[in-house]
Amino acid sequence: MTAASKSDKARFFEELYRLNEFESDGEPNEAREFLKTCSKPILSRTSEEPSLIPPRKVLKPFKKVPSIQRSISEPEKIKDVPNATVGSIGKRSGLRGNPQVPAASGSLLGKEASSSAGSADSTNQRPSIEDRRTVSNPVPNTLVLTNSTGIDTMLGKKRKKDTIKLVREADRIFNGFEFFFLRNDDKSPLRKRRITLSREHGAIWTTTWTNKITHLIVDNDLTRKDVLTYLKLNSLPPQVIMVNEEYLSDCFVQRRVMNSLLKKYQVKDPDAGAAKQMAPPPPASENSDSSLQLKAPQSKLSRWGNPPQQETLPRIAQARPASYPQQPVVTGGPEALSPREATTLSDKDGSMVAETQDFGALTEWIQLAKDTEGLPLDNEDEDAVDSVDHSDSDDGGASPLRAPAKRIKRFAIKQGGTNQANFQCMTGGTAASTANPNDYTISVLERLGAYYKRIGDQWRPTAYQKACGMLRKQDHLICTYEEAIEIRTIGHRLAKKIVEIATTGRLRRLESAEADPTDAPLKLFVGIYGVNTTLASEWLRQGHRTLDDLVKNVKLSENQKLGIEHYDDLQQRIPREEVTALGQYIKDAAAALDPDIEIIIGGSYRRGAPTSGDIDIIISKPGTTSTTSLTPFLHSLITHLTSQKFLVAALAVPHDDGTGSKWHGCCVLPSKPRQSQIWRRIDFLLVPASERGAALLYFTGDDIFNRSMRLLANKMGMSLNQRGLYENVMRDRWTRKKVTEGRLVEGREERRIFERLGVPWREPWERVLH
DNA sequence: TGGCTGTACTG
DNA sequence: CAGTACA
DNA sequence: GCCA
Repeated sequence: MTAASKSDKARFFEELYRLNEFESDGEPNEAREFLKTCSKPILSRTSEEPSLIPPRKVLKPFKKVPSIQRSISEPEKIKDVPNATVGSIGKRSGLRGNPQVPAASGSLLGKEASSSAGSADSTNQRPSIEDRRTVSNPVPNTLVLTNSTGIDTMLGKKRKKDTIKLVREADRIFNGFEFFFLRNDDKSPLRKRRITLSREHGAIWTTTWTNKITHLIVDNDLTRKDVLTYLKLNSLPPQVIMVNEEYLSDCFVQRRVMNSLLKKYQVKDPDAGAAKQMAPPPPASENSDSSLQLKAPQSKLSRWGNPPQQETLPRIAQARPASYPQQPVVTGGPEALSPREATTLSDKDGSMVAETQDFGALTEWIQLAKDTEGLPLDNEDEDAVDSVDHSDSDDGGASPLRAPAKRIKRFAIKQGGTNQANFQCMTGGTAASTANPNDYTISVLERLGAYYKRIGDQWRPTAYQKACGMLRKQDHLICTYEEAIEIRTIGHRLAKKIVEIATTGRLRRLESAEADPTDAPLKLFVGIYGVNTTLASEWLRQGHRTLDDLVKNVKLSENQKLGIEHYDDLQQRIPREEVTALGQYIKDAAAALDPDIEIIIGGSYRRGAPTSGDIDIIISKPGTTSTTSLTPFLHSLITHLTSQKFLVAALAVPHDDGTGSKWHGCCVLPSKPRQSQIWRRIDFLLVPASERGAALLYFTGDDIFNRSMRLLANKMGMSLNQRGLYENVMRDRWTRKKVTEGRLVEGREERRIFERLGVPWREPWERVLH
């Protein structure tokens, strides 16, 4: 059955494409798509089709004189400025701290040149393994063990000399893991043996405490308390897994990564009952920051995960052929990674549940019972099909049901009259940092998706993201067309690409795309805050290629200038610890100003991500029902944080009609020496208590999850936005635009919004769909 | 073949 | 208003 | 890009 339907489907598409006379998914198609969707010049640069030039924009650059005399200022000075302008906070509503005023001179050129060189150079886009590994941000109290010869071993290059023989690839169950032992020396023969074995199985042995550490292996005679004391920490970073010696033994014996949360692996706790500690603060998830929990080894990711690359970096992969350019060549472990351990904790009742390892199980566990989205099996059951016809696509969702011809993909279960089973928000995603055998494939697809995005394609990027999200949920390497096409949101063309990537390690389409000489500068330009495809391609068409060109010849908005000045900083990902620190700084400041104010860190941080692109702060206060009532607070908070040199720039401030709700800008950690301060993007969202739930939902994301929820609401005749879930929304019959706000159904409680939509509750970290 | 989320700030 | 951004 |  599946075979038949599959080919049907394939044939269908082939015919369809033939009709469109766009057969291959090679370049021509892309060109067409590009022109069709945005009629922007990029690809036709040479021909200079006047008609393709966006009518309106064309002249703009000249409209206001390409002045630019202001060659921007020196970074160092800039950072001081805010202070000087502290008082002058507002441009519009008085909330804008407009720093970056200083216009020293062109020292920027120096910096700029370097950044353009670095980022623009297409050949230079592979983050190198070694550099990435260094900085990040080691925990302050670097702990160095005193009693060990092992240390010397580690600190010196000795590690290299001190060769160990790795076990065969398939058995390197600890690939990507970084172990910190306690006691961390190899004096004891037994411990030495464990360390050696760990390394032979792929682990990295570390003797200094860094944020790359994935596991903390504790001697059996030590307690949790001893550990914390030893490390001088109040609590263990959430991503670190702490286990006792038994854990290693079992892993070796069973040749697999064990579930670290099993009772027998817990380090004993003199006080309370065992376990805990890593357990997430229970229902606290509601309160933001505390939510994070799951963990998963992603040391690899962080290792070369933050270069000024861009969206693809977070989850670079491994596996696959070494030939591929971007492939990390570490231990050279092509094999699909051995399943990594992943843990998910549930705190609903305060109890802790964990799932180990295999993706299948993890996925399964995460999904609530009704999710059918299970696995590969094709049960053909679901014959009830027809009964549920209703269409609803979801983002990508296919109504599996669709009777006859294809009941191929997934089966769904109708729920309460609407068949929302195909909405991605119904199944949830995998933990952000969980390693997956398809990681390499995903990283390649993400790059191609990113390419389409910067080229102006509106839909392919979304399709690629969804596909990646689905791939990440699979428990094994998808390498055949049949397997791929079975997956929801993956169609003919993506399936072909997946096969190509999985079997050859390359994707010709991507190679040709990135080989385009205009791609590097395009990528460079869209990396600027405030610049997207339209502008970037226009600049490209005008012949600009470097940031320097832009600074000298193009009319830039204030935000864009700032985006260029701090290009490198803003391109960096933010380690979780720093987000925590930045958030704490804000909380302290807020509490001092108004003890009732509630500060919640949202975004990827709330989803448990090991690194974030920016910091999202929700500002709320019990009892409030309108944004307006919080505006004064925001004003004083901004003023205060600016005077503290925490906020260093404002990019977007709330409209002064009182309805404004967001403030966007940049901040740094004042406690750091100025030189090492990195500018970070920060967003504040004002949220009255009555809209807290909807805002939390919105600000937690991810993107795909939000769109899915909103689409579902829409299909159910409702409307969901950051303020609440509304019903009886009247939409224009033709434009489908909302005509009436509708009646508020729920805005206060996040959970109730899920309930109203019939979506099983998803913890923040289960909302990672791309 | 048409739809694919909904909103806020800038200039 | 188009462009950009936020999730 | 995928889907209905």
